[in-house]
Amino acid sequence: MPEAISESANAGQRSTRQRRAVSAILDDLEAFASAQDIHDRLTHGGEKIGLSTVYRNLQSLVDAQLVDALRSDEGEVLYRRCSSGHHHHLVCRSCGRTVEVEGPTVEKWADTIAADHGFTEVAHTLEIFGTCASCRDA
Amino acid sequence: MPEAISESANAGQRSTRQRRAVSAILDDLEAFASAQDIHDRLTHGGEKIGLSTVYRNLQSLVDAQLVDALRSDEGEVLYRRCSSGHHHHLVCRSCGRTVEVEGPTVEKWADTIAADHGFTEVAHTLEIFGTCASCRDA
DNA sequence: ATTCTTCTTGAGAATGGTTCTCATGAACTT
DNA sequence: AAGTTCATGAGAACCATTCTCAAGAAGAAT
Repeated sequence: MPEAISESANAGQRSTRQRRAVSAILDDLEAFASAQDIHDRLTHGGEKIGLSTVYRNLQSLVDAQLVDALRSDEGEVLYRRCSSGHHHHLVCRSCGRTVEVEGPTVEKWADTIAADHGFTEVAHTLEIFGTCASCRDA
Repeated sequence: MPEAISESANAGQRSTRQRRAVSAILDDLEAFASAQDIHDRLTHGGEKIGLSTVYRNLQSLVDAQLVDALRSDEGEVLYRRCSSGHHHHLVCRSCGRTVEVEGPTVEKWADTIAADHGFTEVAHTLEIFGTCASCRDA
């Protein structure tokens, strides 16, 4: 009998060495990193893993909302494990170090503005970029 | 004698047919459009212009702050002529129609948050996406 | 007008991040 | 242990964007 369809985010997913490796390295990173960064770190750490696999696993973690993704100014997608719930990021332009921030006022403001103009299904993106204290001093 | 260096944003720029065409079509667009969209519209409108030229002219308009650029979810850069000054956008996901909005409270909030965490040279991106009234009814 | 200089153009190649293909390998089931 | 199905990876394909460089056009000087 086929396995019942699970409600969990891992439905139908297998636990592979590569998937564990991607997940593990995300735990070690406190900064946003690109897929290629992550692939480099893994291979330099002795892990055998293809670039496609890194992309696929990152994407599935994003789909499961276990990882946040954002786009750098240059258009690269950056990944980082984040706390659940809606939040924004304060990201260091130089080292990628990230602070999660919340802005209930901003959320309300965005929703109100959108409603005022007759927009529905509203979403917003908000990221703050700057240079963190240690990068400035360096 | 060489022309004195001008203070204007057009310093050293020549007025070409192609540059005028790109600028003109931006006046007609009230929605954000990609470089390729704009190129298509121009060529279908009978204008002879290369894609590289469209990219170059859009970029120079952005540098001169005469045009706003933002990145779509898919990573494409979208362009639109905007009012000067700092503002954000409420963009219809479906038709691209855009409303410029201001949020002084948000600006302050972002700067304060960043300063609290020791970040300098702070910038932020904020865009609101939704479905506009006419697209919802359609 | 003609010449001269310098900026601009455009066709195609190159780039670079990301996704796709598909044959092979590995997980889980029975 | 065998079978089924999902996952992997090497490389090709994709696609927006940028680069190259020879030919063309704008504006200045004459």
